[in-house]
Amino acid sequence: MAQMGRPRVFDRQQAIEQAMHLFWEQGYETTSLSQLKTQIGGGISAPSFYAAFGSKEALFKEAVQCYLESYARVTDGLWDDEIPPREAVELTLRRSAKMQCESGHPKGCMVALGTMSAPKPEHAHVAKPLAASRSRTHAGFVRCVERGIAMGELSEETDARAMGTMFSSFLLGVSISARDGIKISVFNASITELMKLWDAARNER
Amino acid sequence: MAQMGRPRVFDRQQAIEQAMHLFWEQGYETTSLSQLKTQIGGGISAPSFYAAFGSKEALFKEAVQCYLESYARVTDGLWDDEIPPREAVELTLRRSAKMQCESGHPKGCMVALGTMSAPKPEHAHVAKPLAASRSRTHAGFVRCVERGIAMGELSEETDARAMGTMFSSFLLGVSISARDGIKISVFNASITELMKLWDAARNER
DNA sequence: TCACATATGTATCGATCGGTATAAATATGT
DNA sequence: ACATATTTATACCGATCGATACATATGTGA
Repeated sequence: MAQMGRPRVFDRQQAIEQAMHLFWEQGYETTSLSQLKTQIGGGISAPSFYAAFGSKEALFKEAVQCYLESYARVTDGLWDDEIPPREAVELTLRRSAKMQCESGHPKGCMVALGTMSAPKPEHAHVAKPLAASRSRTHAGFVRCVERGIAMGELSEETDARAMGTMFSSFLLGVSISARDGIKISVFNASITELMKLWDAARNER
Repeated sequence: MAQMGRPRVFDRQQAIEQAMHLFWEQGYETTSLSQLKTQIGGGISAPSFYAAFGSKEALFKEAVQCYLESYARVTDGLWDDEIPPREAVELTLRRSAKMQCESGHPKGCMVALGTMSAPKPEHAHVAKPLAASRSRTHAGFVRCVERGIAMGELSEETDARAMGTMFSSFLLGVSISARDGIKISVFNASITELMKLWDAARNER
Protein backbone atom coordinates (compact mmCIF):
# COMPACT_ATOMS: atom_id res chain seq x y z
CA MET A 1 0.00 0.00 0.00
CA ALA A 2 1.11 3.53 -0.71
CA GLN A 3 0.59 6.27 1.86
CA MET A 4 -2.82 6.57 3.39
CA GLY A 5 -4.66 9.59 4.69
CA ARG A 6 -4.75 13.12 3.40
CA PRO A 7 -1.53 13.90 1.52
CA ARG A 8 0.90 16.51 2.81
CA VAL A 9 0.75 19.72 0.81
CA PHE A 10 4.44 20.66 1.24
CA ASP A 11 7.63 18.76 0.45
CA ARG A 12 9.22 17.52 3.66
CA GLN A 13 12.83 17.36 2.45
CA GLN A 14 12.53 20.78 0.89
CA ALA A 15 11.13 22.07 4.18
CA ILE A 16 14.19 20.76 6.03
CA GLU A 17 16.42 22.62 3.62
CA GLN A 18 14.46 25.84 4.08
CA ALA A 19 14.68 25.40 7.86
CA MET A 20 18.41 24.70 7.51
CA HIS A 21 18.88 28.04 5.78
CA LEU A 22 17.07 29.86 8.57
CA PHE A 23 19.01 28.11 11.33
CA TRP A 24 22.23 28.62 9.36
CA GLU A 25 21.65 32.34 9.21
CA GLN A 26 20.26 32.98 12.68
CA GLY A 27 21.15 30.06 14.89
CA TYR A 28 18.85 27.78 16.86
CA GLU A 29 17.42 29.98 19.56
CA THR A 30 17.10 33.12 17.49
CA THR A 31 15.02 31.36 14.84
CA SER A 32 11.38 31.33 15.92
CA LEU A 33 8.62 28.87 15.19
CA SER A 34 6.58 31.49 13.34
CA GLN A 35 9.56 32.23 11.09
CA LEU A 36 9.89 28.55 10.29
CA LYS A 37 6.16 28.14 9.66
CA THR A 38 6.12 31.18 7.39
CA GLN A 39 9.13 30.02 5.38
CA ILE A 40 8.23 26.35 4.93
CA GLY A 41 6.23 25.55 1.80
CA GLY A 42 5.07 29.13 1.52
CA GLY A 43 3.46 28.98 4.95
CA ILE A 44 2.15 26.09 7.02
CA SER A 45 0.11 25.86 10.22
CA ALA A 46 1.37 24.90 13.66
CA PRO A 47 -0.28 21.46 13.71
CA SER A 48 1.17 20.67 10.28
CA PHE A 49 4.58 21.65 11.61
CA TYR A 50 4.37 19.41 14.66
CA ALA A 51 2.82 16.51 12.77
CA ALA A 52 5.74 16.59 10.34
CA PHE A 53 8.70 17.32 12.61
CA GLY A 54 7.69 16.77 16.24
CA SER A 55 9.32 19.86 17.67
CA LYS A 56 11.60 22.77 16.87
CA GLU A 57 14.52 20.91 18.36
CA ALA A 58 13.84 17.77 16.30
CA LEU A 59 13.70 19.83 13.12
CA PHE A 60 16.97 21.51 14.03
CA LYS A 61 18.63 18.13 14.42
CA GLU A 62 17.37 17.10 11.00
CA ALA A 63 18.58 20.40 9.53
CA VAL A 64 22.03 19.92 11.06
CA GLN A 65 22.16 16.37 9.71
CA CYS A 66 21.18 17.68 6.30
CA TYR A 67 23.98 20.25 6.46
CA LEU A 68 26.57 17.72 7.58
CA GLU A 69 25.64 15.41 4.70
CA SER A 70 25.87 18.14 2.08
CA TYR A 71 27.71 21.43 2.55
CA ALA A 72 29.93 20.14 5.35
CA ARG A 73 31.37 17.53 3.00
CA VAL A 74 33.84 20.11 1.73
CA THR A 75 36.20 18.91 4.47
CA ASP A 76 35.99 15.23 3.51
CA GLY A 77 39.33 15.43 1.72
CA LEU A 78 41.06 15.60 5.07
CA TRP A 79 40.31 11.93 5.58
CA ASP A 80 41.11 10.70 2.09
CA ASP A 81 44.46 8.93 2.20
CA GLU A 82 44.52 8.80 -1.59
CA ILE A 83 45.26 12.53 -1.57
CA PRO A 84 48.73 13.72 -0.55
CA PRO A 85 48.42 15.53 2.78
CA ARG A 86 49.45 18.96 1.50
CA GLU A 87 46.86 18.79 -1.28
CA ALA A 88 44.24 17.56 1.16
CA VAL A 89 44.75 20.57 3.40
CA GLU A 90 44.79 23.10 0.57
CA LEU A 91 41.81 21.49 -1.16
CA THR A 92 39.80 21.59 2.05
CA LEU A 93 40.63 25.23 2.74
CA ARG A 94 39.74 26.32 -0.80
CA ARG A 95 36.60 24.19 -1.04
CA SER A 96 35.30 25.42 2.30
CA ALA A 97 36.11 29.08 1.67
CA LYS A 98 34.43 28.88 -1.72
CA MET A 99 31.34 27.26 -0.27
CA GLN A 100 31.15 29.84 2.53
CA CYS A 101 31.19 32.69 0.02
CA GLU A 102 28.71 31.18 -2.43
CA SER A 103 25.44 32.94 -3.08
CA GLY A 104 22.18 31.04 -2.71
CA HIS A 105 22.66 30.38 1.00
CA PRO A 106 23.88 32.23 4.10
CA LYS A 107 27.56 33.19 4.24
CA GLY A 108 29.93 31.30 6.49
CA CYS A 109 29.68 27.77 7.87
CA MET A 110 26.74 26.55 9.92
CA VAL A 111 29.05 24.33 11.97
CA ALA A 112 31.24 27.27 12.93
CA LEU A 113 28.50 29.79 13.60
CA GLY A 114 26.07 27.65 15.58
CA THR A 115 28.26 28.03 18.63
CA MET A 116 26.59 30.71 20.69
CA SER A 117 23.76 28.44 21.72
CA ALA A 118 26.12 26.22 23.61
CA PRO A 119 26.50 28.13 26.90
CA LYS A 120 22.90 27.49 27.92
CA PRO A 121 22.90 24.00 29.45
CA GLU A 122 19.30 23.51 28.36
CA HIS A 123 20.49 23.54 24.74
CA ALA A 124 23.82 21.80 25.13
CA HIS A 125 22.65 18.63 23.40
CA VAL A 126 21.44 20.74 20.49
CA ALA A 127 24.90 22.21 19.92
CA LYS A 128 26.69 18.92 20.47
CA PRO A 129 26.71 17.60 16.87
CA LEU A 130 28.09 20.93 15.70
CA ALA A 131 30.88 20.82 18.28
CA ALA A 132 31.61 17.24 17.30
CA SER A 133 31.96 18.25 13.67
CA ARG A 134 34.34 21.07 14.56
CA SER A 135 36.40 18.69 16.64
CA ARG A 136 36.51 16.22 13.77
CA THR A 137 37.69 18.82 11.27
CA HIS A 138 40.35 20.02 13.69
CA ALA A 139 41.56 16.46 14.11
CA GLY A 140 41.56 16.08 10.33
CA PHE A 141 43.96 18.96 9.87
CA VAL A 142 46.25 17.62 12.57
CA ARG A 143 46.13 14.20 10.95
CA CYS A 144 47.20 15.58 7.59
CA VAL A 145 50.22 17.24 9.14
CA GLU A 146 51.05 13.99 10.89
CA ARG A 147 50.78 12.20 7.57
CA GLY A 148 53.18 14.73 6.10
CA ILE A 149 55.66 13.98 8.86
CA ALA A 150 55.23 10.22 8.55
CA MET A 151 55.84 10.43 4.81
CA GLY A 152 59.09 12.23 5.45
CA GLU A 153 57.80 15.29 3.63
CA LEU A 154 57.78 17.42 6.77
CA SER A 155 60.50 17.76 9.37
CA GLU A 156 60.32 15.52 12.42
CA GLU A 157 60.29 18.62 14.62
CA THR A 158 57.04 19.87 13.10
CA ASP A 159 54.39 20.54 15.76
CA ALA A 160 51.38 18.85 14.20
CA ARG A 161 48.91 20.08 16.76
CA ALA A 162 50.08 23.69 16.43
CA MET A 163 49.98 23.53 12.65
CA GLY A 164 46.61 21.79 12.54
CA THR A 165 45.13 24.28 14.99
CA MET A 166 46.41 27.07 12.79
CA PHE A 167 44.64 25.74 9.69
CA SER A 168 41.52 24.93 11.68
CA SER A 169 41.26 28.30 13.43
CA PHE A 170 41.86 30.17 10.19
CA LEU A 171 39.03 28.27 8.56
CA LEU A 172 36.70 28.93 11.48
CA GLY A 173 37.57 32.61 11.23
CA VAL A 174 36.64 32.60 7.56
CA SER A 175 33.03 32.11 8.63
CA ILE A 176 33.04 35.39 10.51
CA SER A 177 35.06 37.21 7.87
CA ALA A 178 32.77 35.99 5.11
CA ARG A 179 29.77 37.43 6.98
CA ASP A 180 31.68 40.69 7.13
CA GLY A 181 31.85 40.72 3.36
CA ILE A 182 35.39 39.50 2.62
CA LYS A 183 35.46 38.10 -0.92
CA ILE A 184 36.52 34.63 -2.00
CA SER A 185 39.39 36.06 -4.07
CA VAL A 186 40.96 37.50 -0.91
CA PHE A 187 40.54 34.22 0.96
CA ASN A 188 42.17 32.36 -1.90
CA ALA A 189 45.15 34.69 -1.78
CA SER A 190 45.33 34.19 2.00
CA ILE A 191 45.27 30.43 1.54
CA THR A 192 48.10 30.68 -0.96
CA GLU A 193 50.12 32.48 1.73
CA LEU A 194 49.08 30.03 4.42
CA MET A 195 50.25 27.04 2.42
CA LYS A 196 53.75 28.48 2.37
CA LEU A 197 53.91 27.41 6.01
CA TRP A 198 53.66 23.81 4.90
CA ASP A 199 56.62 24.32 2.59
CA ALA A 200 58.55 26.11 5.34
CA ALA A 201 58.18 23.00 7.51
CA ARG A 202 59.58 20.72 4.80
CA ASN A 203 62.55 18.52 5.44
CA GLU A 204 65.70 20.25 4.25
CA ARG A 205 67.25 17.80 1.86
CA MET B 1 25.16 69.42 45.05
CA ALA B 2 25.71 65.73 45.22
CA GLN B 3 23.08 63.30 43.94
CA MET B 4 19.55 63.78 45.15
CA GLY B 5 16.82 61.24 45.74
CA ARG B 6 16.97 57.75 47.09
CA PRO B 7 20.39 56.24 46.48
CA ARG B 8 20.79 53.29 44.15
CA VAL B 9 21.41 50.05 46.00
CA PHE B 10 23.67 48.47 43.35
CA ASP B 11 26.84 49.72 41.67
CA ARG B 12 26.05 50.84 38.14
CA GLN B 13 29.51 50.29 36.62
CA GLN B 14 29.73 46.88 38.23
CA ALA B 15 26.30 46.08 36.80
CA ILE B 16 27.50 46.95 33.32
CA GLU B 17 30.40 44.56 33.73
CA GLN B 18 28.11 41.78 34.93
CA ALA B 19 25.84 42.42 31.95
CA MET B 20 28.87 42.43 29.66
CA HIS B 21 29.80 38.96 30.86
CA LEU B 22 26.31 37.68 30.13
CA PHE B 23 26.17 39.25 26.66
CA TRP B 24 29.71 38.04 26.01
CA GLU B 25 28.75 34.49 26.78
CA GLN B 26 25.32 34.31 25.17
CA GLY B 27 24.97 37.19 22.74
CA TYR B 28 22.40 39.94 22.67
CA GLU B 29 19.16 38.21 21.77
CA THR B 30 19.77 35.04 23.75
CA THR B 31 20.37 36.96 26.98
CA SER B 32 17.02 37.67 28.63
CA LEU B 33 15.92 40.53 30.83
CA SER B 34 15.26 38.19 33.73
CA GLN B 35 18.80 36.81 33.47
CA LEU B 36 20.20 40.32 33.58
CA LYS B 37 17.99 41.33 36.49
CA THR B 38 18.95 38.22 38.43
CA GLN B 39 22.67 38.69 37.83
CA ILE B 40 22.96 42.42 38.49
CA GLY B 41 23.75 43.36 42.08
CA GLY B 42 22.48 40.03 43.33
CA GLY B 43 19.04 40.70 41.86
CA ILE B 44 17.21 43.90 40.99
CA SER B 45 13.64 44.67 39.93
CA ALA B 46 12.43 45.60 36.48
CA PRO B 47 11.79 49.29 37.29
CA SER B 48 15.25 49.59 38.81
CA PHE B 49 16.68 48.12 35.65
CA TYR B 50 14.88 50.54 33.35
CA ALA B 51 15.53 53.54 35.57
CA ALA B 52 19.23 52.79 35.45
CA PHE B 53 19.74 51.72 31.85
CA GLY B 54 16.68 52.69 29.80
CA SER B 55 16.35 49.44 27.89
CA LYS B 56 18.01 46.12 27.16
CA GLU B 57 19.45 47.56 23.97
CA ALA B 58 20.89 50.62 25.73
CA LEU B 59 22.56 48.41 28.32
CA PHE B 60 24.02 46.25 25.58
CA LYS B 61 25.53 49.31 23.95
CA GLU B 62 27.10 50.31 27.25
CA ALA B 63 28.38 46.76 27.75
CA VAL B 64 29.93 46.76 24.28
CA GLN B 65 31.54 50.14 24.95
CA CYS B 66 32.89 48.79 28.22
CA TYR B 67 34.37 45.80 26.39
CA LEU B 68 35.92 47.93 23.66
CA GLU B 69 37.56 50.14 26.25
CA SER B 70 39.04 47.25 28.22
CA TYR B 71 39.47 43.74 26.85
CA ALA B 72 39.41 44.81 23.21
CA ARG B 73 42.45 46.99 23.80
CA VAL B 74 44.65 43.94 23.24
CA THR B 75 44.72 44.90 19.56
CA ASP B 76 45.84 48.49 20.15
CA GLY B 77 49.41 47.61 19.24
CA LEU B 78 48.38 47.37 15.61
CA TRP B 79 48.11 51.16 15.50
CA ASP B 80 51.26 51.97 17.46
CA ASP B 81 53.89 53.15 14.99
CA GLU B 82 56.51 53.02 17.72
CA ILE B 83 56.39 49.23 17.47
CA PRO B 84 58.00 47.54 14.47
CA PRO B 85 55.21 46.01 12.36
CA ARG B 86 56.24 42.41 12.82
CA GLU B 87 56.29 42.83 16.60
CA ALA B 88 52.95 44.63 16.49
CA VAL B 89 51.30 41.73 14.69
CA GLU B 90 52.80 39.06 16.93
CA LEU B 91 52.09 41.02 20.09
CA THR B 92 48.47 41.49 19.10
CA LEU B 93 47.98 37.82 18.28
CA ARG B 94 49.55 36.67 21.55
CA ARG B 95 47.80 39.26 23.70
CA SER B 96 44.41 38.51 22.21
CA ALA B 97 44.79 34.73 22.36
CA LYS B 98 45.90 34.98 25.98
CA MET B 99 42.96 37.20 26.87
CA GLN B 100 40.51 34.89 25.13
CA CYS B 101 41.73 31.91 27.13
CA GLU B 102 41.89 33.66 30.51
CA SER B 103 39.66 32.45 33.29
CA GLY B 104 37.37 34.89 35.10
CA HIS B 105 35.34 35.71 32.00
CA PRO B 106 33.82 33.88 29.02
CA LYS B 107 36.22 32.32 26.50
CA GLY B 108 36.72 33.94 23.13
CA CYS B 109 36.22 37.52 22.05
CA MET B 110 32.91 39.36 22.42
CA VAL B 111 33.60 41.29 19.22
CA ALA B 112 34.00 38.09 17.24
CA LEU B 113 31.15 36.11 18.77
CA GLY B 114 28.41 38.76 18.83
CA THR B 115 27.88 38.24 15.12
CA MET B 116 24.85 36.02 14.86
CA SER B 117 22.49 38.78 15.87
CA ALA B 118 23.31 40.73 12.72
CA PRO B 119 21.06 38.98 10.18
CA LYS B 120 17.88 40.31 11.80
CA PRO B 121 17.46 43.84 10.41
CA GLU B 122 15.70 44.89 13.62
CA HIS B 123 18.97 44.39 15.49
CA ALA B 124 21.40 45.57 12.83
CA HIS B 125 22.26 48.75 14.68
CA VAL B 126 22.99 46.69 17.79
CA ALA B 127 25.63 44.63 15.98
CA LYS B 128 27.10 47.59 14.14
CA PRO B 129 29.76 48.64 16.71
CA LEU B 130 30.98 45.04 16.86
CA ALA B 131 31.27 44.86 13.08
CA ALA B 132 33.07 48.20 13.09
CA SER B 133 35.59 46.89 15.59
CA ARG B 134 36.22 43.76 13.52
CA SER B 135 36.70 45.90 10.45
CA ARG B 136 39.13 48.12 12.34
CA THR B 137 41.22 45.18 13.54
CA HIS B 138 41.30 43.71 10.06
CA ALA B 139 42.50 47.05 8.70
CA GLY B 140 45.11 47.17 11.46
CA PHE B 141 46.64 43.88 10.37
CA VAL B 142 46.71 45.00 6.74
CA ARG B 143 48.30 48.28 7.78
CA CYS B 144 51.10 46.52 9.63
CA VAL B 145 51.94 44.46 6.56
CA GLU B 146 51.92 47.65 4.48
CA ARG B 147 54.26 49.24 7.01
CA GLY B 148 56.54 46.25 6.64
CA ILE B 149 56.58 46.74 2.89
CA ALA B 150 57.11 50.50 3.16
CA MET B 151 60.05 49.94 5.51
CA GLY B 152 61.64 47.65 2.96
CA GLU B 153 61.42 44.74 5.38
CA LEU B 154 58.92 42.85 3.24
CA SER B 155 59.07 42.24 -0.50
CA GLU B 156 57.24 44.68 -2.76
CA GLU B 157 55.23 41.79 -4.16
CA THR B 158 53.71 40.98 -0.78
CA ASP B 159 49.90 40.95 -0.90
CA ALA B 160 49.09 43.02 2.17
CA ARG B 161 45.35 42.40 2.03
CA ALA B 162 45.81 38.63 1.72
CA MET B 163 48.30 38.56 4.56
CA GLY B 164 46.25 40.84 6.80
CA THR B 165 43.12 38.79 6.15
CA MET B 166 45.05 35.69 7.10
CA PHE B 167 46.09 37.07 10.47
CA SER B 168 42.65 38.53 11.08
CA SER B 169 40.69 35.40 10.18
CA PHE B 170 42.99 33.24 12.29
CA LEU B 171 42.39 35.48 15.27
CA LEU B 172 38.62 35.43 14.73
CA GLY B 173 38.79 31.65 14.59
CA VAL B 174 40.60 31.57 17.91
CA SER B 175 37.35 32.74 19.52
CA ILE B 176 35.53 29.64 18.35
CA SER B 177 38.46 27.33 19.05
CA ALA B 178 38.87 28.75 22.56
CA ARG B 179 35.22 27.95 23.26
CA ASP B 180 35.93 24.45 22.09
CA GLY B 181 38.59 24.14 24.75
CA ILE B 182 41.84 24.67 22.85
CA LYS B 183 44.51 25.80 25.32
CA ILE B 184 46.60 28.97 25.15
CA SER B 185 49.82 26.93 24.85
CA VAL B 186 48.57 25.46 21.57
CA PHE B 187 47.57 28.86 20.24
CA ASN B 188 50.99 30.24 21.12
CA ALA B 189 52.66 27.44 19.19
CA SER B 190 50.31 28.16 16.25
CA ILE B 191 51.23 31.84 16.38
CA THR B 192 54.90 30.94 16.32
CA GLU B 193 54.23 29.01 13.12
CA LEU B 194 52.09 31.76 11.66
CA MET B 195 54.79 34.38 12.15
CA LYS B 196 57.12 32.37 9.91
CA LEU B 197 54.96 33.62 7.07
CA TRP B 198 56.13 37.14 7.79
CA ASP B 199 59.71 35.98 7.55
CA ALA B 200 58.95 34.09 4.35
CA ALA B 201 57.74 37.35 2.81
CA ARG B 202 60.98 39.17 3.68
CA ASN B 203 63.06 40.90 1.06
CA GLU B 204 65.83 38.57 -0.05
CA ARG B 205 68.99 40.56 0.49
C1' DT C 1 9.90 70.70 58.52
C1' DC C 2 8.84 70.00 54.12
C1' DA C 3 9.01 70.19 48.98
C1' DC C 4 11.66 67.78 45.61
C1' DA C 5 14.16 64.23 43.25
C1' DT C 6 15.32 59.60 42.60
C1' DA C 7 15.06 54.51 43.52
C1' DT C 8 12.34 50.70 44.91
C1' DG C 9 8.59 46.91 45.24
C1' DT C 10 4.31 45.00 43.55
C1' DA C 11 1.53 44.09 40.01
C1' DT C 12 0.69 44.06 35.36
C1' DC C 13 0.87 45.24 30.30
C1' DG C 14 0.42 43.41 25.25
C1' DA C 15 3.24 40.50 22.24
C1' DT C 16 5.42 36.52 21.27
C1' DC C 17 7.41 32.14 22.67
C1' DG C 18 6.99 26.82 21.76
C1' DG C 19 3.29 23.67 21.68
C1' DT C 20 -1.84 21.42 21.55
C1' DA C 21 -6.97 20.23 21.56
C1' DT C 22 -10.53 19.68 18.47
C1' DA C 23 -12.81 18.85 14.43
C1' DA C 24 -13.24 19.21 9.40
C1' DA C 25 -11.01 17.83 4.96
C1' DT C 26 -8.93 14.36 1.92
C1' DA C 27 -6.72 10.49 0.73
C1' DT C 28 -6.49 4.82 0.77
C1' DG C 29 -8.23 -0.10 1.43
C1' DT C 30 -12.12 -3.10 1.31
C1' DA D 1 -20.47 3.02 0.20
C1' DC D 2 -17.85 3.17 4.26
C1' DA D 3 -14.31 2.56 7.90
C1' DT D 4 -9.58 3.99 8.56
C1' DA D 5 -5.56 6.89 8.39
C1' DT D 6 -3.39 11.22 7.93
C1' DT D 7 -3.19 16.29 7.14
C1' DT D 8 -5.47 20.37 7.43
C1' DA D 9 -7.48 24.86 9.61
C1' DT D 10 -9.18 27.40 13.68
C1' DA D 11 -8.65 28.49 18.11
C1' DC D 12 -6.22 28.39 22.11
C1' DC D 13 -2.77 26.84 26.07
C1' DG D 14 0.59 28.45 29.87
C1' DA D 15 5.14 30.60 29.99
C1' DT D 16 8.16 34.05 29.00
C1' DC D 17 9.50 38.08 26.32
C1' DG D 18 10.74 43.29 26.94
C1' DA D 19 8.67 47.08 29.16
C1' DT D 20 5.51 50.11 32.32
C1' DA D 21 1.89 52.24 35.98
C1' DC D 22 1.56 53.24 40.38
C1' DA D 23 2.40 53.86 45.00
C1' DT D 24 5.99 53.82 48.56
C1' DA D 25 10.57 54.37 50.48
C1' DT D 26 14.73 57.22 51.07
C1' DG D 27 17.73 60.49 50.21
C1' DT D 28 19.06 66.08 49.36
C1' DG D 29 18.38 71.15 49.55
C1' DA D 30 15.96 75.16 51.39
